Amino acid sequence: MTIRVLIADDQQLVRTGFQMILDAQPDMEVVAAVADGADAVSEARRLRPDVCLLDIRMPKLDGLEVTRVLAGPGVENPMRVVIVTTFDLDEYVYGALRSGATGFLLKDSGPTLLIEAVRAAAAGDALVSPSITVRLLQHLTHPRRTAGLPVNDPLTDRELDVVRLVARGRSNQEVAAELFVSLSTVKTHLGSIFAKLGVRNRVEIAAWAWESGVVS
Amino acid sequence: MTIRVLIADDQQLVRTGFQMILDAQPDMEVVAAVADGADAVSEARRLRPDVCLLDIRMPKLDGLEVTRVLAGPGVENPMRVVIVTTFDLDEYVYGALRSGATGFLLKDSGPTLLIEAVRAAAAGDALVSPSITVRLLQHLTHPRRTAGLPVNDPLTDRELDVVRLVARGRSNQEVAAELFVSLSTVKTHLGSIFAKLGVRNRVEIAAWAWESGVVS
DNA sequence: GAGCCCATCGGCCGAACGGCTGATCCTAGA
DNA sequence: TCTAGGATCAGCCGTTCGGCCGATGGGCTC
Repeated sequence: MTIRVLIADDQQLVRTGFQMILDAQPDMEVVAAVADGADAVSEARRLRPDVCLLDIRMPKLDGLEVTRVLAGPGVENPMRVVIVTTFDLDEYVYGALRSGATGFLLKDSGPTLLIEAVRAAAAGDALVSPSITVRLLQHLTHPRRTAGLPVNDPLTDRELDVVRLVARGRSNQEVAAELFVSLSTVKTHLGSIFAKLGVRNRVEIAAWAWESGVVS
Repeated sequence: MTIRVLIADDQQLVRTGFQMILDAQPDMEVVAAVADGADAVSEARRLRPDVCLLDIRMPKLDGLEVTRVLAGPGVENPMRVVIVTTFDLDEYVYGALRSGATGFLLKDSGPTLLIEAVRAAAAGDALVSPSITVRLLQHLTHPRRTAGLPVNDPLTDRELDVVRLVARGRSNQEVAAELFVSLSTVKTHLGSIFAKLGVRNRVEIAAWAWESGVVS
């Protein structure tokens, strides 16, 4: 059973490099190699590869956005996604994992790691670059605030006030008037809420509020 | 039992005019007269008048926004609000009623009508300018699309696709990628959804989706 | 064939949103 | 007393949102 792989990277050389490495494996076949996020989505839809190898930096849609579309929460039949990037910034890592990625590789990893990551993803396992794994483990043993990761930190009463109003569709200006504070304050609270819930926008706050019963 | 009234209008002359008319009534008392929406909210909170007389055009927060804060859906102990305006544009009327107003008056109405509108509002009834009432009745007998009024018009399948994704917090760009269409198309669908559901922003779409069970 | 609805797309533009930095005030606790 | 966290606020800035205009093509109905 060959593993069918889609490659998405805006750099031609990287694409062909990956393709050659993977095609050299007897159990792998690259079924598509595209240069931007939009193509990645459409080709992945069309071909339904076993594993998608996505670069983070891409035109139109970046790798994380593509991941959310293909494997994010709420997607049916989510696909296996491995994120490959030059940078190991924490935000990328946590963002990728939250978006639904099953693997995270640095481009300075050896070809062996790339192959193993694809194989792991195809099997439903996850392979993350060792240098990154270290930090993930640190995070587990010494949990601390990290960009993009939902923090198990309860919302304050005031933040809940903001959540309730936002979930009802109020604008920041209206929330400010309703809570009797300035626009700046509302935005500050919103920033804290984003960080604590690990969400990206006010609609996700609303969804969380409805799901958790904060509003009904 | 005197009816305590708050007046909010950015024009000094209008404020004092209204105040004199109402104060001349034995059963009425103007407890505040403010010049902008923010003051209207804070004074209404502080004094809890029986009726708020709000102009639509006001600095900081307009009359409809103030209405939503004081009497909108989801507000506890909603206050009685009468909207007063120079213009009888349909959008204003429907917007005011949707925002929670219990009355709608034109500034060219006679003082008698103003007094009766306040009295009606205090009693929980609604008085709308006769010239506007005509159109409201027309709308009941010959329902047709009108700006700002929720239309009992089912969403199309495609629009529901957009709703489901938006309710999960996806951006327009992500919805476009996920549905395999352009950003423009998503925005067009969103416009239709806004009109059909009678909502103002994507968070209200999300709230509707959760309430109606379109997502869960 | 004419009319209508739906889905699709593009461009323009102002308003709203969200990120970021940095600041003050107050209270509770070490 | 010093510290930490919460609530408040201000400004800057780039992105997204939403409104508004118009346009095309397909399918259905009268």
